[in-house]
Amino acid sequence: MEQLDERKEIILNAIIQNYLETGEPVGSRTISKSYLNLSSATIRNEMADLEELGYIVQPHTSAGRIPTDMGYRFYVDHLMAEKDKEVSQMQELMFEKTGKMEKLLKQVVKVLANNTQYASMILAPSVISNKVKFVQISNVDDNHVLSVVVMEGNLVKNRVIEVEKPLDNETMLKLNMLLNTNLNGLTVNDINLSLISNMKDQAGVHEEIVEQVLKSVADTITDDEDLEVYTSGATNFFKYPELSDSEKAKDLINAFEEKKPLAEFIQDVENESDETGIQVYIGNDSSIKTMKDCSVVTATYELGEGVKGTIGIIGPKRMDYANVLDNLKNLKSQLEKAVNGSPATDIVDSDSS
Amino acid sequence: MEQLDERKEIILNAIIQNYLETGEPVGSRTISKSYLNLSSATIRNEMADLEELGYIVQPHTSAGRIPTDMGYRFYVDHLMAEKDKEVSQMQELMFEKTGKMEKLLKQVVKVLANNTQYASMILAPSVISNKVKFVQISNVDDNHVLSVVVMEGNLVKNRVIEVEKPLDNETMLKLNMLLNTNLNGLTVNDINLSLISNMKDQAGVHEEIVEQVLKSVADTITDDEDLEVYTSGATNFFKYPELSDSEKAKDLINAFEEKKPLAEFIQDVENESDETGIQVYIGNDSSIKTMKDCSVVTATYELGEGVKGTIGIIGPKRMDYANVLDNLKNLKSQLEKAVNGSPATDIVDSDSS
DNA sequence: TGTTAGCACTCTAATAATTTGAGTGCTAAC
DNA sequence: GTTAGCACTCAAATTATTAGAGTGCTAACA
Repeated sequence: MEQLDERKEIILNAIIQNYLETGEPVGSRTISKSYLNLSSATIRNEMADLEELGYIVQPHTSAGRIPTDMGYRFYVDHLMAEKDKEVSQMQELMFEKTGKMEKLLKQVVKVLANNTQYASMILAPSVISNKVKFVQISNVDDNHVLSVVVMEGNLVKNRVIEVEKPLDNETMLKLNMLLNTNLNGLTVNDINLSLISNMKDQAGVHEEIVEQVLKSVADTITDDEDLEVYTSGATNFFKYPELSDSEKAKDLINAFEEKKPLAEFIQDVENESDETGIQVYIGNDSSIKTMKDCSVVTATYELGEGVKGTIGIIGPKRMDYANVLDNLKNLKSQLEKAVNGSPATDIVDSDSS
Repeated sequence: MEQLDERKEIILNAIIQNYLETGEPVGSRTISKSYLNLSSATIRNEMADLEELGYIVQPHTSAGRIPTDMGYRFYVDHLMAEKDKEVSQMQELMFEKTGKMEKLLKQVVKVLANNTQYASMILAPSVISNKVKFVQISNVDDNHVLSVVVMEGNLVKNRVIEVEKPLDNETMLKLNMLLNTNLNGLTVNDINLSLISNMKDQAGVHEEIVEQVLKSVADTITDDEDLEVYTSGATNFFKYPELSDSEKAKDLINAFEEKKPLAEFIQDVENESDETGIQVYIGNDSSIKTMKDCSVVTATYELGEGVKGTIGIIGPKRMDYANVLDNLKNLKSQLEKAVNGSPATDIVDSDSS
């Protein structure tokens, strides 16, 4: 596939660059004028070759050329100039320190959407491989027990359990001890029915209610309903003519609203990623049909060993890849820093005396 | 405004009904044929009158008539036939019993969007007037304290507080006692700095850390970030030609994604509501500019004394008002029942032995 | 052998011209 | 008060026309 001589590469690059900017099919004359001192006829010959090789196509006979998926791929892999590191690092934004992961993720995805002007999404760190750090149940009132679970990375999950009567103090203490000793360090996968019945036996309290509560705690941990995909800038699809006709925009925004399919697709991504953790899907590379006219770029972030999430954008194939990659790298590292790296600081602001 | 004789009312009703169904301006002939045995010429005369009175207009000289906002208003207030109660109650759906309010609301709003085919939203019960029911702090690890607050209606809020060192057991116990006795039954508005410093004094522990934790707990309670608007069916805007051109759809979906302006508008609604709790805003009735071509219908639900939220839909002015009102009433009551009324049942399902 | 000027040809997109038909308002008769 | 009839209007759909960007190919040139 690497049978392109230098001139063809230059021309291909010129075509793609130009198309990225204008969105119009680019003709031989444009290239001839602005990039090289070759006549348009010569360029035409080269273009014919590039078309035969599959890097570009004509939307119709008497039009200029636009890149194929393969053309984009070659551009991303070989031609694209990465942005200057120094410039990009400059933009160091401090995310508001917050006790809630959710809030942080929402901030990050908003920044991403703003910076890139593409629809952006972020998948919260998966709990599959995440470990239980702390469990606690308490009586809230006569009919409700609250169960709270803190996972590695300080993800908090909670659930209110409806019960017939409150647990007495002694049982409560026992159960809390039990829960912490048994569940600490386990992952979602480690928690199953036998473990629960095991704990029940250990508890030594033979009430129906104990089993119910234990089950609910297990449920609380395994429940991944609230570990979601956060999105921002869905309406950015309208910015790009190739995606903004009603039908396409509708499908895309819908996929963005549904989030389920998105989440699944992105989850797959996490596995495929290479050392940089960055993936570029062009057109049909991504498995979702509605996204055949889109490119998807994702970056996997890691908040601790095995605690991975994904951040990414969806936009037209005609995308400013360099800028997107730059932003993703940047946010990925800042996100990781915000959670892992930063020194402890006050959370409440200290403007009041 | 009530100077319409019966025949005019019938004709106006016919025009609006027809327009709701077809979306096309309706001409005199259509009315003459299907609704009354009057000639089209007679209908034309009446229409001219109705136009002069402001209930209908012609989009252009040689077109049929469409209702004005005033026409719709008259229809909603006086003409519209409410749906049969029996039929509507039939559709009694059980919402999955869940410990999480958030989940319940998401389910409800999804059902609403599905039933009506309009963009739907639900505003979580406001905490302003909601009371603290239970507070608890605990050491999660050496550097983190978890604060959990349960409000009336079992809304759970939590926050992880970063600290220099864990609180010793004794202090922890003391603080928990203190928090519960001091905060129980208070609303967000009741919680202020003097209360906090008061508590700090009572604690008798003169460490920096105590104040920090107390402040954070207060923050946890007052934080309304996660009491949000949930939406569903934003892409339904595309179903209605009058809203589906790029510009409008974009603005509307954007408003739906932003949620902030929505939330504010809806919050205002809560106050205006009459005994039924239902409000219909037609066109410019709603204060948001982007919604001038829309109607907004909202219902206020109440989960306990003073704990109010709002559920509503946004759609074209040409809307099936009867169906929407019916659905809102229905869901409002079911939502209230799901939280308040229903007898305690197992949360964990009992299919396993 | 690679490059280039030139020309006929193609096809889209924009503009203009034409047609169609639904609907009105008005008048005059019932 | 109601209605038939007719001239008139205007949006929307259809068709024709034009303009222009771009191509492929050929033949000449260095």
